[in-house]
Amino acid sequence: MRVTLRDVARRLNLSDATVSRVLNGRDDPFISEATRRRVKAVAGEMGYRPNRTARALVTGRTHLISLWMLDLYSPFYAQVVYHVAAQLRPLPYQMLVTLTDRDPRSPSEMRDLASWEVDGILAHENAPFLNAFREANPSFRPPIVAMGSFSCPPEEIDRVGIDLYSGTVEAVRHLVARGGRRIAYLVNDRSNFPDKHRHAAYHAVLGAAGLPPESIVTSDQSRGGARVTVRDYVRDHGCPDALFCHNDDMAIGAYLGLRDQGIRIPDDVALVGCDGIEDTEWLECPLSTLAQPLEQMCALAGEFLQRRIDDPNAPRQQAMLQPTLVIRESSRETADREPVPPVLREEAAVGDRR
Amino acid sequence: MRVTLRDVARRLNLSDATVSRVLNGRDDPFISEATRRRVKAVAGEMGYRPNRTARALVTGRTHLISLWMLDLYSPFYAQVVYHVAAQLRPLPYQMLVTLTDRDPRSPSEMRDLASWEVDGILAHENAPFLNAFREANPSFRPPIVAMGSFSCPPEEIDRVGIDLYSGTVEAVRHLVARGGRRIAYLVNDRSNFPDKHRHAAYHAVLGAAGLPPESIVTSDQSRGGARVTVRDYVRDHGCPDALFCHNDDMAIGAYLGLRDQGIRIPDDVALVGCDGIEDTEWLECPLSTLAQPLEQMCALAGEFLQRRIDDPNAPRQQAMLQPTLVIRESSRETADREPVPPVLREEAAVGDRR
DNA sequence: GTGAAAGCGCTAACAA
DNA sequence: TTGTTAGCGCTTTCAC
Repeated sequence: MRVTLRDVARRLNLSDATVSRVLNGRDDPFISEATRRRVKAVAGEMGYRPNRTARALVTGRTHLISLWMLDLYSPFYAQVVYHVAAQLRPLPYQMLVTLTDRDPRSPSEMRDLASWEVDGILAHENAPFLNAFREANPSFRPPIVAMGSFSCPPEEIDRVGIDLYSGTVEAVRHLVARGGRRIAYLVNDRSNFPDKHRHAAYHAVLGAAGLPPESIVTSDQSRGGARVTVRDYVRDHGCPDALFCHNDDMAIGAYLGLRDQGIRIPDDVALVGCDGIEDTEWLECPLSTLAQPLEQMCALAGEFLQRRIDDPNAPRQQAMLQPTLVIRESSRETADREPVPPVLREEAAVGDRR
Repeated sequence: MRVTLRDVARRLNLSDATVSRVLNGRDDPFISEATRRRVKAVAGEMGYRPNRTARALVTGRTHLISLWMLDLYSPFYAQVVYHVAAQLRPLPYQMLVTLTDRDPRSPSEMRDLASWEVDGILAHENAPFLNAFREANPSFRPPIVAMGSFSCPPEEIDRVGIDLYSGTVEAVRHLVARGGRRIAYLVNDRSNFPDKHRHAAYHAVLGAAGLPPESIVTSDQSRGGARVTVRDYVRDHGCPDALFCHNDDMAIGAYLGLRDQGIRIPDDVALVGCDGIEDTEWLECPLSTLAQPLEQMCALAGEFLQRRIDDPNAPRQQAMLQPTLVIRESSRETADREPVPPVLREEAAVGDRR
């Protein structure tokens, strides 16, 4: 049987309370140095370890933080887990990782999901789930910080957003400025669900530039899927001269599909991805990408959460982070392409949304 | 205030026990249908959610599983988290992810790490930590399943291993058979720490083939680090004609470093990595790799753990999984290379370890 | 400085 | 079929 606080107390002929006070380390000045020392020694010797379940029951604090992830497979999501874990490392919190679904689940499943008493929740890119969840569990109001880029964050929730709209405007403008006339957008079926901003920004810039939009639609977000889709598409429809991809996995897939068709990057087509995963850097022709500041996002979300835990009534915390357009070989100016007419550059100036 | 079981009971003029019985769902036949219905209705209406902390305190079961990871940054480790999460998805367990260190920490830190009452632990590739931990906390004996490839798994612990020794033998033999005369091994400084098998297997095969071993040592496991190391190495020492890399991240780094020097793969040098991360597939010249069966490993480890939780006295569970040598472009036979003399093929036959 | 007592929210014998 | 009772291991007033 595991040794309890009471065992330690009895062995020392002390009360539970005294032992508890010592072990809780709060520098309670009403404990004699001698007692403190004795308790610590004996507790250590007996191999006492506090039972956090019991402690949590009485204090109402579990020191558990839940990370709600939409997905875990892509390196992009894995990076989020990594950064959150690193962020929590020195703090007295353990990290619970939960895979929420893209689609809200049934109320009972959601209830289970929330059943663990956590001190706070970090929710990445799952606004729809979050909304459904809160609706189904109105009494469930632990501290939540939403993070990432998504469309409809619940009202009144702390949030660290990433402004993919402006970033996409910059990325697509870059493609326009580079001289693209046929600038396509590679999306998967449902990518307008978690995040419409990229979609909206792409259309806004093209519209302003007087260029016709062109979407290439894949059925999933996988690299392999994008590869096949793009390969077939360019075979059947010819090749655009620039391609903005909804995310980096799809961009890598597109890259492969294009090469499968013998199309040169960036000579025949410029490629820009989104998210900033490391893999884009290691291709033969490194991929330009709209990089999300994940580390900063996680750090800030951690701070927000901590503050919210400490003071549930603090004012709503909000931040919007800017992604960085990283221009690499895949969308560099090429010598044999004629420069963009200046007027087109002007037209591409799109006002910021809202 | 959150609504408790007692609130529900009082509202119905029932005892706590009755409500508890209904809500625990165990199809306790000694509850009238009417009561059951009333309780469920009122509980739902009042928004009752069980307090798992309290439940855990009395039952001794938290329904928490801890995943102890050595690292989280590399896609390889991220895949493990993904597969464990997917595995646990339909089960009534939540997943706690903890970053253990490559090096055992201080006893007090380790104590904190273990302080949460979890029903079981899945420990990936951190045998040294595990050993130190158990030594420091002899009273701490929750169900643990160790998984992955590492050197000195604690005695008496359930384990799902991956036999990287045999796999490496196969990989290096493949390079020998391909006609390599100067077959190098790319390692980082400490890679002999978590796992010596690759090292041992490499030397065994080279020895048996009468070929001189050659190590290229990097200071870390990063792609960038390996890139620079390999680039400088081949510039200063000329290029081996085959390279076995300790893992895929380093293989990708090597790939880039070699190309930086204008060295052709596989014409000038064959490359084989280890782990089987997806990225190896997407390079210009796809990388051969010794792929670990991660999904199978996680599934089996999950089963082992479940069984151990159900019966702490069950006999020790052990499994050793074989990796798969995936041969891709980076180590394919090349036409312009003379075939291996048959005798060399024979010599390369190395007996399995042990 | 230290102890007694109450109780966190729940489950599980045992009664009735 | 339902209720009573006794905790799980700990923290925290309030006494002394």
